[in-house]
Order: sequence, then C-alpha cells, then structure tokens
Amino acid sequence: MTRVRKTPSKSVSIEDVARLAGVSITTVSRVINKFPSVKEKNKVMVMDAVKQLHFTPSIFAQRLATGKSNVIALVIPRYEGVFYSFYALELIRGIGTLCAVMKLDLLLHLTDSHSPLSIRGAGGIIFADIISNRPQLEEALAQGIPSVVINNYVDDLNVSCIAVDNVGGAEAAVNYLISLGHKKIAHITGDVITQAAAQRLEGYKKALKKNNIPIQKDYILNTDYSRGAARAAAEKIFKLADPPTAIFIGSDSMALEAMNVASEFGKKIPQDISIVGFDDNPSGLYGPVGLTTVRQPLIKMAEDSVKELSRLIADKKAKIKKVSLPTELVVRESCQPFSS
Amino acid sequence: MTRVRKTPSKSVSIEDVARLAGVSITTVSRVINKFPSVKEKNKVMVMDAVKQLHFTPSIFAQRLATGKSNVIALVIPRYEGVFYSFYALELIRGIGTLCAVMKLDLLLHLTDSHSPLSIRGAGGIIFADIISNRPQLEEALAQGIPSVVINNYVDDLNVSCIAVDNVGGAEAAVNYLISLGHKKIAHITGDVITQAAAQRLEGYKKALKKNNIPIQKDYILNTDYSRGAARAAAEKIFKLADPPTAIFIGSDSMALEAMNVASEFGKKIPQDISIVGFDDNPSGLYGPVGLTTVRQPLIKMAEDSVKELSRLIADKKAKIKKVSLPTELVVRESCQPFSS
DNA sequence: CTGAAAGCGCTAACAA
DNA sequence: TTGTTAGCGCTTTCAG
Repeated sequence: MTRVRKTPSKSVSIEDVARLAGVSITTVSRVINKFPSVKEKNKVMVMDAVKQLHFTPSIFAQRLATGKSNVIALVIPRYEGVFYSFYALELIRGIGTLCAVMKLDLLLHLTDSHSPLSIRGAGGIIFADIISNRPQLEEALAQGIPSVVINNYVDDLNVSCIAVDNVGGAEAAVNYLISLGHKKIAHITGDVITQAAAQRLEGYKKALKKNNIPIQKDYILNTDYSRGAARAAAEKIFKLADPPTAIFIGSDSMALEAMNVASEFGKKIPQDISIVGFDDNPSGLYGPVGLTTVRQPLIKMAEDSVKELSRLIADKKAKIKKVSLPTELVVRESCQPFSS
Repeated sequence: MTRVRKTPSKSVSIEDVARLAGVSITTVSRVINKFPSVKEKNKVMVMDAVKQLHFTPSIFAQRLATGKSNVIALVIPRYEGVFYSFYALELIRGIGTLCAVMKLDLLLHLTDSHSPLSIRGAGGIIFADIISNRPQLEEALAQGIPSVVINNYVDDLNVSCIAVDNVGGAEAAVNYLISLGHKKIAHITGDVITQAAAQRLEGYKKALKKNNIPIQKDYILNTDYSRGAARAAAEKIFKLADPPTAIFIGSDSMALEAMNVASEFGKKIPQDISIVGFDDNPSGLYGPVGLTTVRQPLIKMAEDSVKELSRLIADKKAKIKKVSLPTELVVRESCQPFSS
C-alpha cells in the first residue's frame, strides 16, 4: 500500500500534474479538455496524475484564458412576500435542476433592489421578477450582459422576457365562476406591486366587465401575498353585509387560508362559497376539498429562462424574445353552481 | 448632450479605464480596491472613466491574481422530499441573505448525489444535509476545500457541522404530551434516510422508554415528508382499533395535513386528539388551532454555517467545530390534557 | 502527436 | 502618491 501524503495546502496546478505525468502542461490541458489527439499512453498517465493529486482546474484561470463564463446568476428581489411563496421555490428548483444538467453554475443573488448588483463574472443574468430593481436590470443591459426577465412582461426594454398570461388566467377563473352562475364574486389580490398580482386583478375586472357584472370596491381586497393578510381579507369578506358567493384568490396558499377562515365562519366549501386559487401549488390537492385553481407553468418558465439565456450567451446578437406562457384552469372540488 | 456610443462587444478592461483616465492601471486598481493613497483628483478621474465605460473588474482575473475566492457553494441534495420542505427554503433564504450582506457570491448546486460535485472555484462549500452524497463531501475534504455540513451531525469526519438537537427536541415534544397525561402517543416520522427524521424518531422512543411507556409498532408511521404520505399515515392512525390520543409529527406541514385528516374523521383538535409538529413553520400559526411545535433555529443554522465557513476560509488551519443547536417547544393550542 | 511561448485582466511587490 | 513589472493557472496559436 502506498501511503497518500497529506494534500499540500497550496492547491495543485496543471503544472504539478504535468510534472508528475512527465508531459507538458499543454498536453495536460488537452487531456482535460478531451482533445482527441493525445496518445493513449499519455492520456492515461495524465489522468492518473490528476486523480493522484486531486487536481481540479482552476475555473478562474480557465475563464480568464477563454473569456467564457458559464455562470448564470439568478437575481431574486428580497421583498417580504416573495420568499414565502411557492413561486420562488419552484423557480429555484426548476432553474437549479436545469443548470445542473446543463453544467452551468448558478449564482443565487437575493437583492434588496437598492444596492447595485454585484453579479460580476456572470455570463448572464435571470431576473426573477422586476419590482423596484429595474435599475439593476438596466445596468446589466448597459453592460451588455445577456439577461432575461421572468414573470414580468417588459415592454419598454430591449430584453427577453418570459411571463405568464396572468390576465388570461384570471379571466378564465372568473369566467368559470360566472358560468357556474355566480355574480357576486370577490377577489383577494396578491401584492399589487408585482406585475402578476396587478394583472390578475386586471383579468378579474375584465371578466366581470365583459359579463356586465358591476365591479364592487368592497369585493376587492389587497394583500401582500401572506397568509396573514389573506386571513384578514377573508374575514372582512365574510363579515360583509352582502357577502359574495364566490372568491377568486391570487395564490393557492392564500386560498387555503381563506378556506380555513370559511370553515371558522361555519361556511362549507363548495356548498356555501366557491373558491378559486392561482398557482397550482400541490398543497391545494390535500385537505378535504381539492382546490380549483389556475395552473401557471412555473417549472417551464424556469427552464425556458435558462434555455433562452444560454441562447443569448452563445450568440450575443441573437434577437430577443418576449413570450407569455398560457395558464390552465384546473377544476377540482372547491366550486359549485350557484343557486339562489 | 453627449451621445453615448454603443457599448463595444469586447468587454472593457482596466486598461481602457486607465487610458481614459490618464493614469496607470495600478492606480485604477487602487481606486477600485479603495486604497486610501490615491490623490483625490485621480480618484475622481478614474471613477468617471469607470462610469463612462461601464467598467466592472473581471472577477476571474481578480481571483487568479489574488488567489482568493469569495464564492461559497451551497449544495442541496436533490431528493424528492427536500425541495418541498420549509427547511430548504428557509435555508436558502438565510444563507442567501447573509451572503449578500457579507459580499459573498452564492453558488447554488442541487445535486443528485451521484455525479461528482462540479463546484470548482468555490472557496468553500456548505452541504445542506448529507444523504447519499457523502462521497462528494469526502472529495471536497480531500481537496482541502473548507466545508461545513448543516443539519447533520457528522461524527466520523473531520469537518465542521452545525446540527440541530433533534433528539432533544423530539423528547421535549413527547415529554410534554406525557406530562399532559397522554400515554397513547403515535409518531409520524419524516423520511428516515435523513438524519433529522431518524433522530426525531429516536427522541420519541427515548421519551417513551424513560416514562415506561411501551413502544407500539403500529403507532410509528414512516413517510417521505410529503403531505400525501402524511395524509396516508394519519388515516391509518385514525383507523386503528385502539387509536392514540396524541400524535407527534415530524414536520409542521405534515402536522397540518394530519389536522385536516382529523377533522375529516370528525375529530376535534385538541379535544379529541393532541398534535405536536416540528419546524415552527409560520403556516402552523394560521388555521383555527395554532399548532404546538418544536422550533428549530433554521435561520440561525443558515447564518452560522456561513460564518463558520468564512472562518475556515480565512484560516485554513482553524480548528473545526461541531455544534448542535438547541430547539424550543412552542406551545400553542393543538394539545390538551388527556382525561380518560 | 507534442511543446514553447504569448497572453487573458488583474493584483502586489518594488521602485521611483 | 504613482508607475513598472512579474506573475496567478490556464488556453491557444504556432512550430516542431
């Protein structure tokens, strides 16, 4: 048995490998980068040396030499609501998984949207939502860093974006409720500083208008996407003199909370009140009553953003792309026809 | 008005800035790195040039030159359960936030635990849980990369770890139930491939033994931490010929699910059955009955891991540290004394 | 098929 | 206070 010496504190370089293998560093580099033109014998020697020394090429030297970076940064605005959302986690999961598959390094940056972005060295940036961190996006664009925005449709900037058809999704939800005979439909919004929440509210209003149902102010309750706010909103609704027969809610987790409140008020779902959420959060599946909701393709959005960014990085002058992904109404058991 | 020329496709380097500012690159470097010894006038000139050219120093060149990397990698095993957990999100949030504050770059790596880690260039690694990805940890250690493991107490490896006293927490939960007069106490575990779940089970058994309560096999139900599995387990429990009067459950989200199931079975909480969870997930606060639970300091664990890693990076021969963070029983309304 | 040498963009002595 | 210069570890011509 050969005893393995303790790894020296200084990290091993390509030169050490070359010396041990008895070849030039160029050859080592070729082996590392899988050039076909290396004699089998040398290749083996090099690979042995690599293993023996626990050699890993310095990513920094590589990047400096090649000028290429396969780091992509994911910037998430760190405002209170986001981080408790199903949304953020799904996004991270989707993007993280695809990055692992595509051998991209994922730099995660939670930003307070004030301080300038410190994503230096990233080959490209994915902005998850644009709230008050628009300047950061603009700066990235100015620097010529390939960027893509998700969950926001950005009209006025020359940047690729992958959004979700929130207006359409909300409309579909409300139309469904109307088709069931509901006329008194409330809406608990998410945080309307987000484009998503604002658009869902828009869709809600649009559906009502198209069906000649007057919009009632006290049927619209704003929240910050938190369960606490949802609870407060739901309580307000149930205490209304003329309570609605259906509620469209800006997120599933809030809808779940509203369902709790309903039962506390002695209201049965869907018999006494119909509820539609938004997200298709798996949590909505459980519980006595499956939650009818609007599915938004978060994972697809996540994956598409990585693909789009890769495209942009590969071809700096590629044309930007703006897409709005369709949503889908998922009917479960939380709604029922309204009969007066 | 001066018209700004289109940013050249080639990225600007320190040399460009030096030329425009009329100084040497060293001076530019000094300004960038906030050396105090630069004449005000030059400093201004340089900063102007930087702004004008949208210059950002190449992180790769910097790292190559200094040999320092302030990238830290967070490795999360990508097995089904983790990613739906409150745990993962809190961790990411905690670590991500602290990294932003400490000006560290956070590389997020979701790993399938088979493929070798490709976290090259990271100054240090945080392993969130060690499941089957132990070889990756060992490899990192062999390469001399500072590492810290969280949520697992690793006895047999020379690595810093920050764990949670799961055994103690579980014991406290069960002891509390026993102090309330319960003797028939079931346990719905998390995924016992995780150390956390295994230890909570251990704590459960320990408390029972110490109080001379026999351990019943059919009172112990294993899950994978998912709500679906929790539902199945809860249903099994309620169908038991001799159902328990209390349940200790491995996570709050599962506990919430069990509460749903209970109400479907016509059981009131806490009158008919007492429930204790684990996590102190804010979701447990809502709903008609506040969930009594064991709080684990996730954010503290997250933050401590970053600090510990920084320490290790700063001083490569720093002694490793193994800690187990205390938990805390949070009593809310989901338990009540048992009276036969 | 292999190696020598010139950078990649920056920092850190060392001089001036 | 500022500039000159020698690397950091790797890739990439260009010869051999």
